[in-house]
Amino acid sequence: MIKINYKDSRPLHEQIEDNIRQLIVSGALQKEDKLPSVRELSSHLAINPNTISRAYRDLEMQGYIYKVAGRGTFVSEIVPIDPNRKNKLLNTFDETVRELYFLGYSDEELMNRMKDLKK
Amino acid sequence: MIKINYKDSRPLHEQIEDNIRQLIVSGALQKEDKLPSVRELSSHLAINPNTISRAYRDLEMQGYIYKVAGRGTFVSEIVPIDPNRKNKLLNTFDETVRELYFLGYSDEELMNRMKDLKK
DNA sequence: TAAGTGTATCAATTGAATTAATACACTTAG
DNA sequence: CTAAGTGTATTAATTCAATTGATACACTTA
Repeated sequence: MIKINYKDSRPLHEQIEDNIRQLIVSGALQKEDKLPSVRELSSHLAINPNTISRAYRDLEMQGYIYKVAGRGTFVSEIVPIDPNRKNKLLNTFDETVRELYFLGYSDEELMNRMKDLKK
Repeated sequence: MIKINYKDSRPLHEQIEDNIRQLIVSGALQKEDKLPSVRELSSHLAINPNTISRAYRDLEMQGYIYKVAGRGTFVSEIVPIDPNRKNKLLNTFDETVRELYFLGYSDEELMNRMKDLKK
């Protein structure tokens, strides 16, 4: 379910972080679902537990997941409101749309694509 | 016009690359405009010429700029069609929109934001 | 009590990014 | 022709975040 791409130049912890976040926002992971344990996922992906732990820590700071001592890590039941994350997202949205416009994409194309992503 | 952020974890050459690309797609830099020379920009930003050169090389591969031996670097007059760049953009668009939906943004909000970016 | 959870620590390694110095081939202005 | 300005290539060195490995701790649950 979670995959690592060693050709990708981004850090492993960041790939894992983005990977899990997408599983959440796409609905593949539901509220209160349990994430694989740090050791479980680390052995499955053949990477160090600390690297997984960092991804989980960052996702928790963003509000997407929460941890319970001794029990594990779970998908948050509330909508994350981390302002930094929100600003970063909106900035990415603006830059991406600007470039897509420049490349010739039309309003309709992008809007239809947006609608297809809804749900 | 081009700024470096040392708090940003991304490589300098990538920041410069993105920075210039946004100047182009936003219209701040027009077709056939001349970019600052490698040495000029490197001394202005106080970084190594090789780092600038790499950013220029990457932007050229994407089709946004072109170089003329002995004369300098200029904004391309044709629309870039690098498929890798395009795919990366569309993927970023999808992931960003999905997350914005998840955070509670509505169709209208995002569409209005899109329209504001047009032009 | 034993097994499973996330975490902390510290030392070590790895690899990309960046620097530094230099030289080359090209073009343009004088 | 000459000098200055263009991007590039090369090589060695440095820097720093990412990642690993080993280990131990505090917590929860069966």
